[in-house]
Amino acid sequence: MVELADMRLFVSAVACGSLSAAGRELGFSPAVGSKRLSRLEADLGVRLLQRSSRRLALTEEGLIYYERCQAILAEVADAEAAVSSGRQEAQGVLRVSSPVALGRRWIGPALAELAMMAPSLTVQLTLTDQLVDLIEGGLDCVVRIGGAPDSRLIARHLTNNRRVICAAPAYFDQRGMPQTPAELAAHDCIVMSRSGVAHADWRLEQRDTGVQTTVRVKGRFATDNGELAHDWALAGLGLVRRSVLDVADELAGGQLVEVLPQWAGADAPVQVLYASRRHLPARVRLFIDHLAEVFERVAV
Amino acid sequence: MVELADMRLFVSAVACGSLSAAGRELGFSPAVGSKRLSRLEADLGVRLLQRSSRRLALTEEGLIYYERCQAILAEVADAEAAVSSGRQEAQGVLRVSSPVALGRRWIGPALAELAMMAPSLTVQLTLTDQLVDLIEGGLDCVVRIGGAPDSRLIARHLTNNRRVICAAPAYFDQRGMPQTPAELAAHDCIVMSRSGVAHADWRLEQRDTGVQTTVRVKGRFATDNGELAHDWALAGLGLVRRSVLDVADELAGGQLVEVLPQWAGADAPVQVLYASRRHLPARVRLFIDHLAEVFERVAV
DNA sequence: TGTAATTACGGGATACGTAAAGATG
DNA sequence: CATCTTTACGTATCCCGTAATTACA
Repeated sequence: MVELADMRLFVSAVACGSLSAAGRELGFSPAVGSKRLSRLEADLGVRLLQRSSRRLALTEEGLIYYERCQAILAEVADAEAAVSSGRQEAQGVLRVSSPVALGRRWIGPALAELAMMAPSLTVQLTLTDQLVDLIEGGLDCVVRIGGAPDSRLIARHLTNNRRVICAAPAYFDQRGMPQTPAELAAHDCIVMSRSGVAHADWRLEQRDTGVQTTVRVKGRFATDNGELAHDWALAGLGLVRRSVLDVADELAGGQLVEVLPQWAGADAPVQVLYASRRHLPARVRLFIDHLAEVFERVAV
Repeated sequence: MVELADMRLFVSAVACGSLSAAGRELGFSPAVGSKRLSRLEADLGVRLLQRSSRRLALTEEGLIYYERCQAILAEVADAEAAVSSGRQEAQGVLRVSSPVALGRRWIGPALAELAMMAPSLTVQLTLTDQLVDLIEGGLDCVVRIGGAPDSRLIARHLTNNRRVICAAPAYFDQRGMPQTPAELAAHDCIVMSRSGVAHADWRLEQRDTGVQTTVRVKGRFATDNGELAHDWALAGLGLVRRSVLDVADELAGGQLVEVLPQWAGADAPVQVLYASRRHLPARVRLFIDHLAEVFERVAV
């Protein structure tokens, strides 16, 4: 079977006018050149070079094959360059999947920033709260919240993303602000539930002491949609428990106010999953680094 | 360094949708496919295939490289076909050199016949009585008379081409026909000589007994040109010693008559030299075979 | 005489296959 | 449970380099 190494030697020999010189150029001993060429000729079943100890001359077939080989080797180098260039500069299409809310608020903007930094990069963000398969979806990476560890995939931790309990100032004007976890039971809490259950168990851990407690909360509003709960909370309809990333803007702008800041809600850790640490394209590496930087800035 | 074997495996894996299947197709164990692909990715510095134990998916770079590889492999096969097709049918340019007289009378017609048999064959015959270098001249083969053995080249014996002594009937009418070698000394012998020497030594061997004798001959005509000597003999100016191939037509037609047919002149063996027995193009092989057949027919 | 092509030969890197483990549908 | 990928490991092959030979300028 013809191999590129043989072609390289053949082309080099023609260019150098000598098998020995070709060997020197490619880092081989003279014997190797002779044997490589013999093998190539045997593979092709045709003599390529007439050789005396002083001169090389292309046969007619040799000339034809020489020109072909030059083209082939150039294309091999081209193909290599076309593919390897991605190592330096991010380019191509970066395909990412993330949960809907996280994607709209964080991943989308992060991708936009990345695209600004890498002019030849195209991004495609798929928003879904379903579990997606990275390989099947043809994705470069997947952002998940609190997902189970997945062997075969590399998970990079982005942020703890603790949950916070908060409400609109209008709510506190009406109902006051709870000072202890136990008081939550008496408040209007917006319940996130799937099956229409009207109550929820909120777990809290005291930051200083590590004391944990769970409060069963209820209220007049329940939904399975996080963003609707969010809207209700902004309307002053009750206390809501959301991950800090979901309410970072409102907390910063004062539309929502955190209660019990000494108590931390359970984490909803954010990870980005990707396939392999080896041969990571630049676009993926840059994206992950950028994500880490973004969530570092949030510094919850 | 990227090799074709790796490309073949990669392309096959994409086509089969499985490394193991590709291994089966190419005759490898499953482990080999895995290692080949890993090596290719390492060579390129890019991941080509996302793989789980159940599914393969091309990365963006993988898709690009896959298409390139398909093209490259096709071209490699093309180049091989372009060159190896010469093994079956004679084509291209057959370059031959031969001595002038032999070339005009025998090699030229033989080449013409060969060209009739192989429509896509072009022939180029160089006529010279100089020693020519096969490699330097870019020749496929060289026809020689009585040449010294040349290592590194393959020599195929075509005919013994014994020398014969002959003259025109008009000469015999005047001078009679010699019956023994010794009588030659008293005849007009056309002398082939380089430096103007007016005599020559003709060696003869009796066919039955193997007895050898040498006769010093002389005459009124001397030249260093074989064809001129030929012309003189046809004009009835004397006896000439020529190789049988040179006078075959005239002997057959009666323009010249051999003397002392029981005595054989020294051979001027005709050989065809070519570079290597391995990877002989069809045109060269066919030509050599045809030459052998032509001289077989002459059957001197 | 010096350089080049070729061959023989010995040692070592490499690439294969077998086998086993982990993963997946 | 069958199949696939991957790794470990022992082995055989192949391939390279050294050295010697022959050819050629």
